[in-house]
Amino acid sequence: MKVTYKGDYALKTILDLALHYDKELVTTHDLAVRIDAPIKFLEQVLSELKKGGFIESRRGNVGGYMLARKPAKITVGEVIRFIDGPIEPIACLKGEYANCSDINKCVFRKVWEDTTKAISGVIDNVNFDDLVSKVKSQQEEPIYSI
Amino acid sequence: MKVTYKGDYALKTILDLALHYDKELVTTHDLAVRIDAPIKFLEQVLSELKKGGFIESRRGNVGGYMLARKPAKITVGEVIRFIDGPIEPIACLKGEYANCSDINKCVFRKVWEDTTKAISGVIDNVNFDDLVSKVKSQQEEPIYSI
DNA sequence: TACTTATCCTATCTGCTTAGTAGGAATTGT
DNA sequence: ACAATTCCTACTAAGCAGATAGGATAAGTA
Ligand code: FES
Ligand code: FES
Repeated sequence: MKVTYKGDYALKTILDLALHYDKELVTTHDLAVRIDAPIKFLEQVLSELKKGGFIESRRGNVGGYMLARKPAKITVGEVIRFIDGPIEPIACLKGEYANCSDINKCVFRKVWEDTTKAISGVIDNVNFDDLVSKVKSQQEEPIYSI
Repeated sequence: MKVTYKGDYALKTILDLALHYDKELVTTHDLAVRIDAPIKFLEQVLSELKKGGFIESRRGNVGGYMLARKPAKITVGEVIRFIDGPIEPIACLKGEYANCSDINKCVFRKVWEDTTKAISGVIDNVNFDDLVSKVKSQQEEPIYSI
């Protein structure tokens, strides 16, 4: 599993849209500023997220993006898999491995299967409602630094 | 985390040497045949494993390789980290990430930290004595196929 | 000493992926 | 008409994965 910049931008995008859920549309420009991403690169990420059914858009003068589903219905795992591909740590488990001739004989296979489950156990159990709550509770926190 | 062919060859190398532990030296040629790796590529892997203190070698006519430690004292995690680098799923946690300006504010950070721990929980708890036992028990199994 | 069989060392290469850039077409409100 | 926006396609620079190539060095043996 590798989370690329693209994946990171996608997650931050969904989170930003989740924070604006049921309020206003978010433009690529504003998003790019807030999540600190190159706008032209972000455009491509947004295009993919739309194809993936995560977000919806409105074109034209007062256009922008919004979530296609409730934040609670989108998990980190879903987004990462869609943008960065399978979470399996080795090509073998994705069925693209020449060396895995006899699946039943390789004693490492179970290790990678367990690893995959362990990763899934984390990222498939965090949704964007959880994250929105976390952001909001962070904002309420008092500031102790001077 | 990504396990490359190099990492896979390294693991299979250690396992093969573990199976020959305290018996005979293993040559690159024999190893390459058994684990199905290009010999010249495997040479480089062996060189790295030696530098990493996993294996020892003897040069010359009757040379070859052997484990530098007991199989039980080598874990899958150790080998993978040495050959394929840090297991963290995102550059951010490796300290090579421009976008992680305020570490305390990014709500995704905990997700990646938890993911790292989950992976570690698997690969750092499998050693090569476990794997040797598994190979041997597999060999003892009756064959049900015709 | 010559020969063989090994490890050891360094350079090079090809294809793929990542992260980004570039330029403009299409859409919509004012 | 104009401005602001999404949408679409192509291109590029850098790095990495997975080798390949060619030999130098070491050690046992006839
Ligand atoms: S080669 Fe496929 S699991 Fe090991
Ligand atoms: S940007 Fe560093 S953890 Fe999110």
